Amino acid sequence: MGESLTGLRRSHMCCDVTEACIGQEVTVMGWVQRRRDLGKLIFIALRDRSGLVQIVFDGENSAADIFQKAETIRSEYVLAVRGTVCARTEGNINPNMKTGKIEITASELRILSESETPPFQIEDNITVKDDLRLKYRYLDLRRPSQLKNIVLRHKVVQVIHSFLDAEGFLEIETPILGKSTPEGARDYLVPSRVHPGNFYGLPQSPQLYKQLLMVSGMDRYYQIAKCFRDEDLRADRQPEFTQVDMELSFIDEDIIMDINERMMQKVFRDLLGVEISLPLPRMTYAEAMERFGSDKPDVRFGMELKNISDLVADTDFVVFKSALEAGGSVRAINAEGCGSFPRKKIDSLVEFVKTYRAKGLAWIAINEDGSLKSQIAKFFTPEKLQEIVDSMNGKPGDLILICADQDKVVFDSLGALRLELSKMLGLTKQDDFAFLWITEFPMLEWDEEENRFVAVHHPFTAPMDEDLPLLDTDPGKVRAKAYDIVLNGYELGGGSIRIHRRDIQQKMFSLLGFTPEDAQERFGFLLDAFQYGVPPHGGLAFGLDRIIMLMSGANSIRDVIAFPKVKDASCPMTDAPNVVDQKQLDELAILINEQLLTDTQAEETTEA
RNA sequence: GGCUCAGUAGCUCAGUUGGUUAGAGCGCCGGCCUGUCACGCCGGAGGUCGAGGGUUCGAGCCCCUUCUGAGUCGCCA
Repeated sequence: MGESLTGLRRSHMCCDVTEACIGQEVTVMGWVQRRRDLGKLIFIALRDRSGLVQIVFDGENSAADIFQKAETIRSEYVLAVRGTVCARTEGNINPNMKTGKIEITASELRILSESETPPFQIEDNITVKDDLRLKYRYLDLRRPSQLKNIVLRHKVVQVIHSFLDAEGFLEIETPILGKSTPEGARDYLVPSRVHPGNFYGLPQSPQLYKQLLMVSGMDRYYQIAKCFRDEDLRADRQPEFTQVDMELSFIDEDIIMDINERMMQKVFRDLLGVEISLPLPRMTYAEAMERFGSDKPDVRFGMELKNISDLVADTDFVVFKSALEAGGSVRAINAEGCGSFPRKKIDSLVEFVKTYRAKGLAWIAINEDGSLKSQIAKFFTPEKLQEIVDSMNGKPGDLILICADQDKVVFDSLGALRLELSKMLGLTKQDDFAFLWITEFPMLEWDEEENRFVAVHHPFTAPMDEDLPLLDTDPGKVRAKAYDIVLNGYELGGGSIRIHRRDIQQKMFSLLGFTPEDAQERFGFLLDAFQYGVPPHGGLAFGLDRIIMLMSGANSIRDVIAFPKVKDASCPMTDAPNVVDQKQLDELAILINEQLLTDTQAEETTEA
């Protein structure tokens, strides 16, 4: 079914039919948003990418066959309409529509395609479950709010292309089929038919290639790069995602940060009309942890952490005492205005921090009359309790929340609690954008499981010059020439100056527990390249999806990706990933180990 | 893998202490209607209450198992 387009050509997008077109004949094409049938008068709201325009079929003045055809129109039918643009009379103007002052009186109607009733209504402000939306993603994308995100994404990318071009960058594509060099996240593997038993790894980032491009003398490289990580999903994490990836030669951190913050400034100015003042604030990793318990702090509100270990150093309260004796700390935040929280609500906060492996929370509520209420009151003198309150600037009506444990647990717990409270209290506004740089990250982190140091960033990140001597004496204290750009509590991007000295690179590998042979096996091509003249270089990668998410106010990066995956990394629309033919497996010399499959997975395999 | 929340009509939801034939709004179908724009009015269809088992005279509701989705912790150099 469906009529031909032959002989008809679109003259206008729906929203481009304006008052200037009154009296003209136009041809528009699109989907039926709504049909309002008044009997002898039918209105159609026709939608295309640009928006809506109203079509009128008049039972008295239209040709009978056109009117009869119009009566059969249903939602989401695809129409081509030729007609005359008419001004609406005074009382019939719709001020809520961009094209509300005009309408098109149809003289020709073609039903190009009919439609089943869609599984959900194609309009904004619906609350349809995510999985249904994603199963019918092509319908979901017809909704103006989703389209808006796709358009915004396109425009952001255009601004970035033109900005980086003007800054002297070359856009260079790097392979998707690469070498698997897992150090951190799991690689997605692609089996090779020509080399049975061998696998390509999909890139977690174009890291090694872009460094090689610096050796090649490309000087400034960038790429809007698809990256892949085989780890569990989150609202802000997809298994495949897009990075604005760049690398520069003969630069230092300041140059990279300057270019990138000017790029963000331009993106926000051009597309949101939001002015970001530069230079962006910088904060060291140590300060971010100390004040916010996070290396990606949301600095739009206060409620900062405070170390009260010294204040309670002489306590007998066993929870605090044991934490301090074990080398941990006692820290607190002041939840201003939460002093009247009912006990149940406070208990829920205590439960909340247990997610982050805190054993609990101590709390002191300050009543409106200034008296204190606390579940730990019996362990402290009233004077000491008051001293704690004073040190947190506690005022009547406030609630002091105290966590004692290893630093990591305390930071994680209070950092997350701070965000949770701001959400509960509505302390932040979505259209308030607080950027900052986090600098001086630690170079290495001790991994208890693997019993070795692992790179916090990656093994090619350069140590800070003043910390070089520590590589031999106290590697855990070495800070890196690494920097993250943070927006409203999200890590938008990160980068570093790379190691271009062979001796330091070797030292780094040995600290990470790689033998020279290991290093050669994994990264030999890079080490070889570095023997032929390598410029000092560094770079940065932005999470494009996250930027668009924050700019659009979306709750998840799924909303800014045309065809995203769901939590288990599958696609509800295409049902990827799927079981493949035995023939395909045979060509790749792949045998499925049934024993390693769980029962349910095994069932799926036999069914297929 | 752990924890939390959710699953009732096409969609979004309500459903009291376990008690008659499971409801509403929107959507859908039919009728009427020449100025609607979330059109209106009248009528109608539509349910394996995610699935399985149990307790009970009786289960949408209670118990067990399981599936699905979301968020989160682990994980994410």
